[in-house]
Amino acid sequence: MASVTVESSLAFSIDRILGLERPGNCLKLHRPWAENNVESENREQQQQLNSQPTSNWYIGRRPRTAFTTSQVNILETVFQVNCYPGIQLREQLAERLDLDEDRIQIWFQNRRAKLRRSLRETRLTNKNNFFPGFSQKLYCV
Amino acid sequence: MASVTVESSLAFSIDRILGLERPGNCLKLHRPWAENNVESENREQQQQLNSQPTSNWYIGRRPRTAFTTSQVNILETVFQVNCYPGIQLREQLAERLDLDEDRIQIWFQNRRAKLRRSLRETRLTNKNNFFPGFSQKLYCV
DNA sequence: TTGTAATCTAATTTC
DNA sequence: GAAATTAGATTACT
Repeated sequence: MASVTVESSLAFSIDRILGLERPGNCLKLHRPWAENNVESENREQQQQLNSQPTSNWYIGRRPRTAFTTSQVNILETVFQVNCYPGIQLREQLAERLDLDEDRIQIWFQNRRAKLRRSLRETRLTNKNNFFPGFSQKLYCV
Repeated sequence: MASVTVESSLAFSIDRILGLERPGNCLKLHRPWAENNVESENREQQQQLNSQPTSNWYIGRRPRTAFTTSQVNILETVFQVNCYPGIQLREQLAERLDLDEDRIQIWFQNRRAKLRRSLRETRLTNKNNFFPGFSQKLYCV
């Protein structure tokens, strides 16, 4: 889990939100798409509405995980055989690689996206061909 | 992490995949969308292509998490204030509620989807009105 | 800059 | 009804 245990001056700490500390000051609600429903003629606000949460929202991101070469090697090997690993295989991988299971899940999601992207590009530039990397066989003998 | 440590006869155990055990038998590759790129005139196969992984894929799902009432209460309270919690708040919640951080993340994703859905429906049936549940105010005083 | 981890939405499956 | 998964698009960091 790599529990972070943050004691920082979080604007939205649970304690403040649950009222264990009296806020006393305003907490800005994070509902950009909900704001779409009040009549805000304000053009600046409108810009935030239909878009993804702006860069401010991403400050609270999980720190980027730096996979080691050997971890990626294992992941790639597994991916070659099964790019939709179920919970059991993901948990096995997590234990084996000393990673969280959800990091494994995200890795496979991104890896599939990458493969699909490359397949689309290959298809675009090479309409009538097989794509070389995957033409051999779909099923192991 | 609730590490599952499965020793079962997994078709796709890491050991088999990495070749620590000699497979000897076939491992079917899981690449439905990749199959789209080989000429498979087979109609049955075609059906699998553009769709989500078929029911077989869902066997390996993570078991459904049963949130307790008090866990949901806390989550709902936080959601009222911040429906896009960052990593720090999610980790705080995870520790406080004895849940994994990724379960918190998923809960918020589904909760936002539910809210958007209800907003859309309200908008459909009640075109010119504010939706009652959220018309009060967008920002805490 | 590029590649990719992380996040988001929307639709879907499953229980 | 909702937790889990997916595709796809995007953001942001190394």
